Amino acid sequence: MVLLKRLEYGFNGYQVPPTPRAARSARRRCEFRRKDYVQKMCAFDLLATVAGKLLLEGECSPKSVDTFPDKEQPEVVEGSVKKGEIDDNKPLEEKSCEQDSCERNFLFTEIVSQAPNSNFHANQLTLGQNDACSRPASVITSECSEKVGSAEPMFNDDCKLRLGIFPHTLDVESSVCRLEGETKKLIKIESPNNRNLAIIDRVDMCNVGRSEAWDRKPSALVSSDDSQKFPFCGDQILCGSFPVKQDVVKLVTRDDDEKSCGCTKPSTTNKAFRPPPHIGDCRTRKLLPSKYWKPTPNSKDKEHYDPDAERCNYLNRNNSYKRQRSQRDYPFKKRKFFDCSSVSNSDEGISSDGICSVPENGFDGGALGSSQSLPRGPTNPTSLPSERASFQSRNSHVKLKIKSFRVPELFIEVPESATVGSLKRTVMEAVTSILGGELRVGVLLQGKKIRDDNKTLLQTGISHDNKLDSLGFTLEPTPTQPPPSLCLEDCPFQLPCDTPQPLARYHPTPNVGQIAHLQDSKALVSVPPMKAEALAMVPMRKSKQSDSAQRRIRRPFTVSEVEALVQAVEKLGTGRWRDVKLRAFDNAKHRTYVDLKDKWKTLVHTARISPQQRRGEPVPQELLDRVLTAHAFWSQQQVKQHLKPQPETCLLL
DNA sequence: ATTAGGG
DNA sequence: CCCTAAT
Repeated sequence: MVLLKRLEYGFNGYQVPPTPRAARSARRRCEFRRKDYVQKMCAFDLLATVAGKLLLEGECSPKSVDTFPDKEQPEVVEGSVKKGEIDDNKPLEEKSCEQDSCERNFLFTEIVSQAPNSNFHANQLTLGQNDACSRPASVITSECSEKVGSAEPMFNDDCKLRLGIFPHTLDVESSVCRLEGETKKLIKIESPNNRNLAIIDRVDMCNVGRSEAWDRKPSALVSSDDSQKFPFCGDQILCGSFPVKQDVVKLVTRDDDEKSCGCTKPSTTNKAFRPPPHIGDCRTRKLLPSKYWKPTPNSKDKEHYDPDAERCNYLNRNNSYKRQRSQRDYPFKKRKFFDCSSVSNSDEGISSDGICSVPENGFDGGALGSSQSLPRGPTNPTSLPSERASFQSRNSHVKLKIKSFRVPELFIEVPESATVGSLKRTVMEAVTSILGGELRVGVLLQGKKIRDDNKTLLQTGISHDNKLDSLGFTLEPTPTQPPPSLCLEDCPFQLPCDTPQPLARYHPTPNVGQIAHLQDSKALVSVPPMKAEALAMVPMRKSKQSDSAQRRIRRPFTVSEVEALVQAVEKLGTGRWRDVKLRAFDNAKHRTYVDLKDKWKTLVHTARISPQQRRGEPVPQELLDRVLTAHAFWSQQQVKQHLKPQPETCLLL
């Protein structure tokens, strides 16, 4: 029997933290230039950029066009998210607590993700408090991505959210929030730059049953507060992609980090999208861009973690560790096994499924520039073609929001004898082959592709007084790719862990034409989040040969991680990082032994400097003392070993 | 694959 | 965190 699965795989279930400040340092910028990072934005980046950016700017709420008769509507469990909140076709005002949020100066973001076929449950998490230094954080997760074998566990096992017990500061970057019940707890979310704390005031979340995971699509974002919605539903946009249902993840955050500047700094990019400011409300509403989202598998938390698989991944790959790490942690690094993969006929790509326009309100100067309400860092791309085009008009501005993009229909064909793991990898490869290649943006107006890039929007018919409900964007594979090679059988391969591995293949729908080879699945077991930096690099260059890696997201060590590290080093010494890793961080995929070594280095440094000079989340002095003690001890041991290795040998003899 | 160390 | 040389 052939397993035929359709995959609707959105892009914005991927989370990326705000750009670390360090990344904006001169050194980092220099590095970016040097390494041509611009070239390396891949499809995920672009997807996130397009949707995340536009969403971030938008304040309107695109209605869902994802209601399809061929799929059941998700069943909402009683006591969970209200139906109205899940019904994406309802006006947002009805389904959100926007008014409350407004009164409390909360930012409100609603995240909509694809729902499985049926039986998905929703839990609601209400969080009450704020804190003076909060900022919006990307949040929450759903348990889907891992189900297609795609995601590495982007979470710290210690940070599990459940039943109101929330012992730790939650590192959003590295946490999975498993909502196992209702809770009303304050969640602090450690922002990636480790300086600002985010408070999630409310989270609504849908859990997806395992059986539905295959059909699950990661979250997309929609904004929450706009009364003017012009859902785009052009046929051209939808063809090649399948309807999907949606579940809803809601997040309410407050952004105190921005509040002081929200009404004082000159508004630039985002202003055009912002609603007129409320009197007395200095905070700006803002949407969490999809780049803040990442796959958040839950299958590797303490209850489901499979150490064998992990160990297999970690130890048994034939590739060098460096490459392994690159491919696992650096999602968009060029992967050589895609070299012969994925071509598509040029006109069908990933379609936007939620575009709305906002008529000009006249409250904005319309200048494009840095956006203060964006997360700090080079995360405010302003060169997105569609967006840029939207703002070229001097007097009238066309405001667009692209809610999400869909991946074209994908068919997976796997022998019955295939392992689940290989199936996951196959799906992941298929997805990656589509999203991992370079893409370009296409513009569709009333179903017709606009190919003349030099036309103005006005000339094209995209004007602010149009409803623009016939405007769509597509993400198309660049036509520079080699012709599709269908001979999957010609490239047999061995999967690293599951042996023997049956050959797997997949092919997209004919009108999409995305084919990918299965040459090497090693790097496909995970799709790390996109980097925020990538969002600043919207333009992609033609070069497909960029070989440098995307920098990993910054994931500061939590105190508990430091504790574990210190304890392990105390026991094992400073020269056995692999053992330290296996001992204390075996479950933390994102912590390599190099990371641990580096962290130890910085810990030693931190312990030696004055507390005033330290940055980031404070490490308890007790830990730092232990660091110094252990470091001194093991350094001494090393010296001893180095000075008199012979006597010991003699003794042994 | 690991370790060590500079950046 | 990245990058690399040296194991």
